[in-house]
Formats: sequence, C-alpha cells, structure tokens
Amino acid sequence: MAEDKKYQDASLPLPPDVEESLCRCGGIAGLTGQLPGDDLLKRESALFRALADPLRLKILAMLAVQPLCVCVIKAVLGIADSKLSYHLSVLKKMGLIAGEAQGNWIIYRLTADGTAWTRQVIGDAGSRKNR
Amino acid sequence: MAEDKKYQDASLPLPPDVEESLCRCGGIAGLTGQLPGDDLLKRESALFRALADPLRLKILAMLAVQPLCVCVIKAVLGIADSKLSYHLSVLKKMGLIAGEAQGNWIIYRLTADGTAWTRQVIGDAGSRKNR
DNA sequence: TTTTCATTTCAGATTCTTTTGAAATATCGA
DNA sequence: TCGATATTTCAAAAGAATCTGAAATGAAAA
Repeated sequence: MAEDKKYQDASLPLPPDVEESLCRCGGIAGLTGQLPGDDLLKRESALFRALADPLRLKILAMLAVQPLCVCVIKAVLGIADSKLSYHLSVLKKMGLIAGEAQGNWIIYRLTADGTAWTRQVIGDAGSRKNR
Repeated sequence: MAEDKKYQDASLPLPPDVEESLCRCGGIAGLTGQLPGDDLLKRESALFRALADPLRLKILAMLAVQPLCVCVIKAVLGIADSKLSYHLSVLKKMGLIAGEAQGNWIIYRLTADGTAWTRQVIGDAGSRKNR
C-alpha cells in the first residue's frame, strides 16, 4: 500500500522489443485487462485437474466405447472398488460423466462435455469399432 | 494367481444392455484392446497436469498476447520470483513455453503446442487486440 | 425379513505438488 | 574488477490429491 506505481513502463527496465510491444497493448495494465478472469481460470484449471490422471483418462476412453457399469470398469482396470469410486466421483463432480442407477448397478456414460474432452485426448479411437 | 477367469462375460452378471453391447465389442478383452496404451495415457495426463493450475493458465494467456520477460509476468501476477520460476519450469518442462535469454532477461514465448492448448483454454481472446 | 451384491463413504496413511525464503548463477554496466 | 539486476535453484514446510481397508448404503433375490 505504501507506493502505488503508475501502470506505465517507467518503473521497470525492459528489453527493447518487449517494452515496445508492451506499450502497444497498453502497458502492464492493458495486458492485465486482456486476461481471463480469475474465476474462469479457476474453473478451467479444475477441469484440467480432473483430466490429469491416467486412470481417469482410461475410464473416459472406455466410456467413449460404450456406457458401462462400475463392475466392468473395475474388471478392465483391475483396481479396488473404493479407488475406482474415488476416480469416478472426480469425473462426475467435473461433469464429464454421469451415472444412472439401473437395478443393482450404476451405469456410467460420458456427458456431452465428457465426449468433447475425450475426443481431445484420444481422438475418436473409441468410435471406430463401435459405430 | 489362483483363478484365471476366461475373458468372457460368463463370470460376471451384468445389466442386460451393457452385457449385450459389451459382447458386441468383444467382451472385457475386446474393450481393453481398444483403449490407448498406458504410456500414451501417462504422457497426456502429464500435459493436463501442467494445465491444471490457474496461475499457469494465466501465464499462458499472457504469452498468447505477446512474448514477455519474467519481470513483466511477475508484475502482472504479483507473486514471488521463486514461485513464478517454479511455474514457468512446469510449463517449460511440458514444452508449452520456451525461454530465450536476451541480455539480462529471459523472454518466454508460447511454443506451437503451447499456442494450440492456450487456444483450447481461452479461445483466441489474446489475439484480438494484438494482431 | 434376511441375505447378497454393487457401489459409495469414511478416516487415516501416503505420496505428490506447491509455497517459502535464502542462497546461487550469470549477465550487464561502471 | 565490482556491484547491481534478472532469474534460477535448493531444502524445508505446508497443502492437496490419492490410496487403503473397513464400514455404510441401498436395491434385489431368496
């Protein structure tokens, strides 16, 4: 709080070409103004965090082939129930998958968002054989 | 090791529609075969991990506007040198940005990969004013 | 109703990531 | 050469994500 600087380049020495183009976009303040808001960045980074795990990507790839119940996913991955449940909850909380109860089972499928992101990751490897 | 099951659906009871479509794609084994390899999944999840932080996304957004030296990035973000350096190193290690020394400064810019991913994140908000 | 089965939840342990402040490096200008 | 400046590196601390096994839930079959 002691010293508020002018948002001009006066205060910090820069390499010439950076200084020039920084001026053209309105200095530090101008640059700052062009950036996405913190809340958007937070949401997007949260999305990426959900995708930042090989097991979860594999689950998405599986569900790109077809909707599946937990027990099949488990059979493919070969991991403990609670571990799988944890990863499913991460994907679900992020809106990438949704589960629908059917009798004793819960059948998970990709949401629209989940489908879009899964394509980003694995191309459409999954849809070759299946459709 | 005690009991190797056949990779057929015989062993696990399933909801009818899952069972049917699972059969059509070759059962557990067929499904497994369609999935991306573990090494690919590992690489891709690592990429997402680099994107899974709001500060790092903001850095990418800044560099989408123009190449910048560390001190400008620091002025915009208002964080400690070492903290910024850490995040830059994460992005650099993942090949999203590259730094080139120029005199006393290091000027970072997006790589081709970095540009592509940054577009995914923020659209091309950055390129409006700048080009 | 009791049992069984598929799945989730929970608490604690573990591991990975991020932050912090101090010290190191390296380049420039005097 | 010296001192200043920009940036990185390091080790320790703090924080967040993940894993584990046991217990809880809730629907269906007996």
